[in-house]
Amino acid sequence: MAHHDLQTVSHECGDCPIRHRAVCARCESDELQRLEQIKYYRSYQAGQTVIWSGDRMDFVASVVTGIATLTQTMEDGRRQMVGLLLPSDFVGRPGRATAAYDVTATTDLVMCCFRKKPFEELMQSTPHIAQRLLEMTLDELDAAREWMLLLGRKTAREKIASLLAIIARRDAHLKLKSAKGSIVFDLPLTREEMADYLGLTLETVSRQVSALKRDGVIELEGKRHIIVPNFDRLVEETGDDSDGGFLV
Amino acid sequence: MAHHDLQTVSHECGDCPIRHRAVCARCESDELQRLEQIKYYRSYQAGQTVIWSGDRMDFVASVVTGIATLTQTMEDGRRQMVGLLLPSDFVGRPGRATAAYDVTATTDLVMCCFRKKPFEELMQSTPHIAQRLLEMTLDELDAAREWMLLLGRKTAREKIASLLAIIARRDAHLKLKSAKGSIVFDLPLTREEMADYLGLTLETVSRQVSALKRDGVIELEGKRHIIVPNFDRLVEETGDDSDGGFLV
DNA sequence: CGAACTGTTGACATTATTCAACCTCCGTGG
DNA sequence: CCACGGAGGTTGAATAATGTCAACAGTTCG
Repeated sequence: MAHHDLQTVSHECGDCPIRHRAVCARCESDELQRLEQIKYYRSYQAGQTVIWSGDRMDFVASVVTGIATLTQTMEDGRRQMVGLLLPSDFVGRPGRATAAYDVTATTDLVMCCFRKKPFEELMQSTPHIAQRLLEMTLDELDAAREWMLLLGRKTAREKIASLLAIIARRDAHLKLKSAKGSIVFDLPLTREEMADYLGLTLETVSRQVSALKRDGVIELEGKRHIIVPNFDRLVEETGDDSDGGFLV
Repeated sequence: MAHHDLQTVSHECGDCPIRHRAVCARCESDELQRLEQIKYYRSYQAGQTVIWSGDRMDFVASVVTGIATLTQTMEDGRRQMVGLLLPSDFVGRPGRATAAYDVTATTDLVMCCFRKKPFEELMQSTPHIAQRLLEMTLDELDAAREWMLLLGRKTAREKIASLLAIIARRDAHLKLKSAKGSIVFDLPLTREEMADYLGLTLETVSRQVSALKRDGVIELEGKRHIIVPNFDRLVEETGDDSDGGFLV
């Protein structure tokens, strides 16, 4: 399980783990210096709320380590997760005063924050930041639309398989392994969080995970440690055409 | 029903109907001139496909008049609409060679197109375009996330009410009326298209429209002409908290 | 006139939800 | 040290919601 703290995270942008993927990815060294002047780190424990929807938000940030979620809640309590924030993902919206979603740390979380005002000014003068942000936002839009297909049209079983495949792919990517053959990873989400992401109830999630296990698509060690003996088999269960180019 | 053709659409950017909302909204007159040099119009009849997912796409475009849809299709034919393109909305993605979704004209459609290469170059040198595109993409991302809540957590009845409320709001906005009290508008979508948008079957759509009619939330004149005697009542049926700030 | 398209409705099947019981693990306070 | 409670998870039975299949009605367009 990821267990980073401030000590293990360099404060030098130069060797930041998300240097090449985050909103600062395209910055030249002089631009990076200006960012470095306004940045600061914040860390949160697993389970902590980062921001509540509707709250005033005076910063934007990049996830450095850990995982956070974006969720929307209806008056009667129905919840839908609308984003999973992984290292390098961007939080907040330039030009908006309040948060549109609840942001919650699901693992211990470190974020690289920028006060909104200076960041917005920097965006004006530094096209590389705006360019990268546009690129990232377009990617997120694609991911959101992929998720719309899942929510609108996939069966519970396909939804679970899709989520597992996405996490497996991302995990393989982080470990610099290819998403092929046998894969092993830890689920960063509880059954309830999975349900909130997939538009299901936690009971249905539990049942379908059990079903995939019963059918040999996955193996479980404890509740969170997943073994995928054959990744292609898992992908077949997602309903996507084989190559399925999800959110990396 | 909207029935525009090229004759009725000015070719002067200056009095273009989407001048103040489209990707060119922030451009100064000199920037506009450069855009004007590379732009050209295309029109499509209702029902025509603009682009197929996976096709090479050598242009980006703004919807000038009419309505188009963005849909994704699974191998076995399940379809999910992932976007509704209204006048001023942007089509295509700078930096991507092929279309990610099927784009279809649901009404007669006029688009203002830019060849991708020159547009991308212009984006580099014209921060106002990139800025506006970022803003629009962020708005679309919010709309997509709002839609994820609908797809994942709303009942069929709430889905229908939400769709009607969105169309009613947008329509009131176009006609410069306020979305209050009694509203009248035409549905731009067939029952099947509504189903594809809402993640339902067309039968369920038909049944729930009938139910809303039976309960006096809406009245029908023919199949497409909708009368909403009390907009607040409709909004109550959406499950959203009263102000619900959807996609404009 | 007939075919094709759009829409409605009914009967029935399926899927996922709801409600409830129960299990394991873990930390804490008596 | 262990009993207790809570959090996370599983499973079963009943139920509600939506999908499927099918018949049919109204329009439009050759």
